[in-house]
Amino acid sequence: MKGYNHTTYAILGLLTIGCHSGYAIKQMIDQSLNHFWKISYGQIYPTLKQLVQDDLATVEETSQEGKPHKKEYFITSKGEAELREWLQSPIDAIPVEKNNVLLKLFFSRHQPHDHTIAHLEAYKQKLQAHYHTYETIEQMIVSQLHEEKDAPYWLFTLDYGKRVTAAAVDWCSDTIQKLNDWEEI
Amino acid sequence: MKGYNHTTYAILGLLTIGCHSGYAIKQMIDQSLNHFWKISYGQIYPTLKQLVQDDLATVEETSQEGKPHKKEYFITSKGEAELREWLQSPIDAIPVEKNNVLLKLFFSRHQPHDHTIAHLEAYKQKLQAHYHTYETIEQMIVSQLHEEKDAPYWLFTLDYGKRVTAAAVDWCSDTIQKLNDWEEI
DNA sequence: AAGAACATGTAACGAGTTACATGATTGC
DNA sequence: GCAATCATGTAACTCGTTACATGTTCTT
Repeated sequence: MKGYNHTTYAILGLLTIGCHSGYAIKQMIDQSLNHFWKISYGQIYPTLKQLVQDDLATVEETSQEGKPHKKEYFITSKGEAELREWLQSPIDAIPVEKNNVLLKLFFSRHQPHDHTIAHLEAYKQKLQAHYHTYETIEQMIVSQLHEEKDAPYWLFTLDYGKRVTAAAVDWCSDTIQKLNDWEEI
Repeated sequence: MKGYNHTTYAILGLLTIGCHSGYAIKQMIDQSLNHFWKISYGQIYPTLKQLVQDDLATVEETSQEGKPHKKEYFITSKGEAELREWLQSPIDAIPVEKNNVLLKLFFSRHQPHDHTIAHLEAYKQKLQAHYHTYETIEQMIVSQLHEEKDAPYWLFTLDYGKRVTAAAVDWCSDTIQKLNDWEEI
């Protein structure tokens, strides 16, 4: 009912898929949500605190006899209701993806062609590395986590990452080619 | 030499392509850089002030005899050098594009299929609208601005927008189909 | 006369990152 | 013993948006 930001919902959601500590949440984000979301510890810990305060999660602290300081969080039914409400709420306008490669390209008249081409080559390589990461994660899910109820949804998001990245890679290749042809004239 | 952020360079760059006021910069961004960059007035005006302070731009103020309050900015040679230095500096790591549609999809096990499908349909429509906008701008550039020296670079960035958007649209269609098939089982 | 577009600017707020601080456990 | 990994947390800072304030000019 209150209106949290998307990051808060992301954390709430992660509590439902086996992540029960700030550290586990961070790991999951870095490994699996990496292509469409990221969160730093500076957000995670204060948000978890907030969730407990607002009764959307509970916390169990392990701190007996010199044992390591550890906290386990669990979503409450109020938290689940909040999550479902967010899930069904309409999607926002597509946010602008700030792309500094395109920003530089936009102004690249002020620069020799070979510099521009070098940037595009570098960008292409980074994109290819991303693509490869998606494939690796995909294979891991298919081979090891196919029992997991959430797995089909995870594969959908990976498919998105792969397709969009592949399109960007193709664009790089074609644009590099165009710049090379242009130079020869 | 100082190290400005990308937004500052965007504004500096726009000064070189015929935008000489805060208002003109805002318009250009909303019309042409819209698919990979956006800036609000809350950033533009303070940044222009900073550029003048740092000698990267000059300002000419029109404020005689009840005339409208207007300022014209021009890049200095120091500004041009700074812009070129930024252009040739290596590109950063690809930033994570936060996508709240994918974020919801990731947790959509907690939601009936038809809700998920509805979100994807809505997303697809928004993407198609974007695609159409890119086409319109592209045709405008080809027909009216082909003399413009920067035009080829603008077309490259538009091509990127079109390709990536088309890939996302295809993904939407296919994912909706998969969800429909899944439901029938 | 009215409303849209032109035009500039600031203050408060919210989101998110980075750097720092701390300490336990595990594997080599 | 040492390094990597596990584990939690905060404060300062940067970035960017939103809401507000103000006034002009053009079009109908």
